Amino acid sequence: MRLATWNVNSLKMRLPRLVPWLADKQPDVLLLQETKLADAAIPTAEIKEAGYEVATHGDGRWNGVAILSRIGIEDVVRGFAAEPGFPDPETRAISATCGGLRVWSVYVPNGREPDSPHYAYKLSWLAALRDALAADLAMGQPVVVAGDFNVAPTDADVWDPKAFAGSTHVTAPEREALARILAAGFTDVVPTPMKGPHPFTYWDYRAGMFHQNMGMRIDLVYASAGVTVRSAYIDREARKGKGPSDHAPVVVELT
DNA sequence: ATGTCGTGGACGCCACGA
Repeated sequence: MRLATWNVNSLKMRLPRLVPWLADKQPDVLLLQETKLADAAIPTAEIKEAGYEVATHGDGRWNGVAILSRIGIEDVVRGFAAEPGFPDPETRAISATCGGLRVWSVYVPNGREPDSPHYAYKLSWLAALRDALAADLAMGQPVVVAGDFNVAPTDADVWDPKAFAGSTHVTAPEREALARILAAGFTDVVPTPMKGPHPFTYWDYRAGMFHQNMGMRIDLVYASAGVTVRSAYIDREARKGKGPSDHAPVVVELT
């Protein structure tokens, strides 16, 4: 199975790039984040024409996640048990079974600043996600959870650790929240960067950050035991050219 | 790094989020 995850920063704006990307890369399952579309506005015709079924969880302006699959989508769950909100739950998680694999597409809250209530929300959301994933694992099925975690797991996952002093995405509590998810029964699938030494998946639009490779690895793929990972890479070509997302897709070959 | 995007509401700009 070929599985990919991609924060597209508006599915509406990215559709002209997504459709040829699907034809080129041929993923069996694609996990999307930041679709920024209500479910009723999802371009299902174009997605179906490309050969995929789609399950979505979106509310329109912000957030929004989706699963595209050409190997079936069963048992779709939008959100998860005891999912924290701000104050109400947002559209940040969707899971389904595709080809016998339980897959989750997640868009973790940004957190904004460490002293922000959004940061506390981020930590509580990650803690609740851990519990929901543990419940899925307890059912004995292989699970892959992937998406925009908005946390760089190590200092090697940001272009300059010094530049992130006092910022979110690199704090110890955020990294501990990731560690607790891993401890529930997952392995961090670190993808191969196709250029340079750093497996960055995100580069800010501003200040020529992409061209200077000043990026971050915040789009993560966590695979449970029972999932054999053969290879994984970052499609940085998708970050180039006119009208890209600020995130690159991560593509993983499984079992 | 703070140099750009995308969104929606009221508009050819602004406020917000990232």
